[in-house]
Amino acid sequence: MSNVTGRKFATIEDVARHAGVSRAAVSKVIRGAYGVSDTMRERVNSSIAELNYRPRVAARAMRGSSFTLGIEIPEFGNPFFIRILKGATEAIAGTDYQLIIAPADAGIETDAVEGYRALEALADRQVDGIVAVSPLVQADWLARLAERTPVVMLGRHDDASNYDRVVGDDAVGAALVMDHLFSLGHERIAHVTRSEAVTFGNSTPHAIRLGVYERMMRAAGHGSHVEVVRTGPTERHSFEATRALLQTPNRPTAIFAAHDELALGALRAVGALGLTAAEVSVIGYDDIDLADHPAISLTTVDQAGVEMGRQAVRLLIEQIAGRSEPVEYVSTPTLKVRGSTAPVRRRSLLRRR
Amino acid sequence: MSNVTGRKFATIEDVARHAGVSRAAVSKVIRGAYGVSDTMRERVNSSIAELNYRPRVAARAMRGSSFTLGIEIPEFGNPFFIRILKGATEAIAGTDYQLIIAPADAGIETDAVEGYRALEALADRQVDGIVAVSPLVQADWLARLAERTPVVMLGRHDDASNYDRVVGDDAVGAALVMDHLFSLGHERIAHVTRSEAVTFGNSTPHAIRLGVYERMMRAAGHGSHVEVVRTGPTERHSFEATRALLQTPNRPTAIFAAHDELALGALRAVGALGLTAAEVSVIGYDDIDLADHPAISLTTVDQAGVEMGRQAVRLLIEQIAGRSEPVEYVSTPTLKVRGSTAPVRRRSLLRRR
DNA sequence: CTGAAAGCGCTTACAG
DNA sequence: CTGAAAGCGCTTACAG
Repeated sequence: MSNVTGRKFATIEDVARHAGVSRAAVSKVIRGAYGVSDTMRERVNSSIAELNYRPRVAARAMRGSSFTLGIEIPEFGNPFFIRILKGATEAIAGTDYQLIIAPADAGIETDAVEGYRALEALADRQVDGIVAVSPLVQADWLARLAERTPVVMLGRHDDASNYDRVVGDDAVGAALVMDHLFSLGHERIAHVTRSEAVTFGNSTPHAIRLGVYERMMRAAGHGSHVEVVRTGPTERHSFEATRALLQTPNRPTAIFAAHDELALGALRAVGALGLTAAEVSVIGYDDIDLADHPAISLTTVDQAGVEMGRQAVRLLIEQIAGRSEPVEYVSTPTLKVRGSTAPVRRRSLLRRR
Repeated sequence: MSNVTGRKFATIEDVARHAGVSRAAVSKVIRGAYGVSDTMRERVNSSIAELNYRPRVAARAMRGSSFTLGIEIPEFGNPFFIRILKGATEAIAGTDYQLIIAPADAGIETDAVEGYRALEALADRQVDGIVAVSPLVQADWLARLAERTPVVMLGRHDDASNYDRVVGDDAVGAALVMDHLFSLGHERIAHVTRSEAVTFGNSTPHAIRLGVYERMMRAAGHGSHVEVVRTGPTERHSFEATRALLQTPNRPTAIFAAHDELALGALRAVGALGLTAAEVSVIGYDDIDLADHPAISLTTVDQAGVEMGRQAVRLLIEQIAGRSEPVEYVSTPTLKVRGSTAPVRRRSLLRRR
């Protein structure tokens, strides 16, 4: 292979000739493999430096590994996924691995098609392992993928026989939300969440949060106030949906948003209608960076996204190193109480004034 | 190559045998190359489907292209880079390309080392082209990289003989900021920006914004009020630095933050000290998603990050398709006036009250 | 339009 | 400890 100016790039062959050894020897030095004398290692290394040699990853991938890990995320729009990327990047720093990111952005109506496409693109590139956030792809499809590539799934609560899982404890987190709201006296609580596709079944994070919401509402005797609002993935979508909700008679006194992006939209709607936390409390999920900004001050559930990303890569590298028994890492969420939630102001009290 | 269960993955050889044609023929069909009869194409395609064949990218990369584009960004923490990623992702959707993202996170003190490392990791993987945000790597080093790989640089105002550039017009943007502040009556304006390394020379975006700030301050006769505050890349860093600044006697009446993340930190400091926009105006740069949230309402400069990311990939694909003359795409910024800036309240007026 | 053969740059047994 | 040889799965001239 030659570049535009006709200069050739050094190959393993060039290094071998320059150092007066075999290609196999150079290969061993590169890989740090066992069985090379110090003299040879030095000679080879100085030839590598002199020729400015860098092994072609594609050629190595043909026989060995690609030194590339794939990570699939649904979209860049949600800050929570960015935190996962951040953690993954941190965990990978200092290793020989590089991250290849495959976004599976399906737009408003999330379906699994883009997830499959992204995962296959990763597999086509023979990545050494895959971290994925694909709540909608079929478990058996994943199992097949995991047969040939180490896989770590994020946020899947299903059973997995051959891939690792990193999950937040969504049941606990949602319960924290509801208990907090109940303790403030709220009864009329709405849940703003994503489309049915995303809450289908009982193993996606949003399905679990929704389930806990409904069950705890009923258990507390507020079953008649259950109100589930479906919306798209962005702050903007949530804003529109929440504004409509808040303009209905008997509007809720509190909104449990399925994630912080949606909570921001709810906050925007509350503000746009001239309301405050005293009238409509908003609580989110994820604890994105901005949640503790004084201008936002969003009560939310911290599920430690950066740490989840870090753990996912750690588990993946463990698998690559040989572990075959699947492992699960559960992140225990904590509640962050801030200014966006307040004690309910009962209508009856208002009337009495 | 066989997977864990011993099942073999189909190779081009298998497809050729199954379809009763040569490997070359299959290759042509895959690539959509000229010179295959319809009958053969159909036969091959049905064999591909039946065998569930997917070409190995690594093998293709050995001779042809890797169908992978690299994008290097300094960090995931800055929402502006996320918007660029978003645009790049959009532009790539529907093509056969996949994006490989190399973060060059150097922590607080940005230096070029991580940029080189990230770019080399991309080159090692023989990506078909590279989009990069590397203000600090040497121009001649980039030129050498661009000799062998199509390159599009984001936010570099230097001359480029063999790579494309996508830039915002930072001189115009910074002038919009200063004019806006002057029109509100501000004279004591501070500039919160990154470390000297990032504003070194006169070709990085931050260097240009800083230069315009200083020149316009002097031209307006406020040279004695020039105050440049250096800080790290995050909102948190900016918060600390700005808080210190606002606690000095003769604090500024307005703060020009070099980007929105820093502006958010400044806003936090303003709020933490119990001040409002009437006392200290804050203006940012980038128009991140959150800037128009009513709780934030940040006056800022929109430099259309998503579009820049989109254009970068478009130019890259043009280069891959054969264009050799370098092209520059300039994004013209616009001012978004919101609630974080207000007319100056002169101390003299205060005294008179 | 179709195919046989060479070759891309590595790694992997295997033999010495 | 060291090296010769085969092979990974494709694409690319080239010949027919």
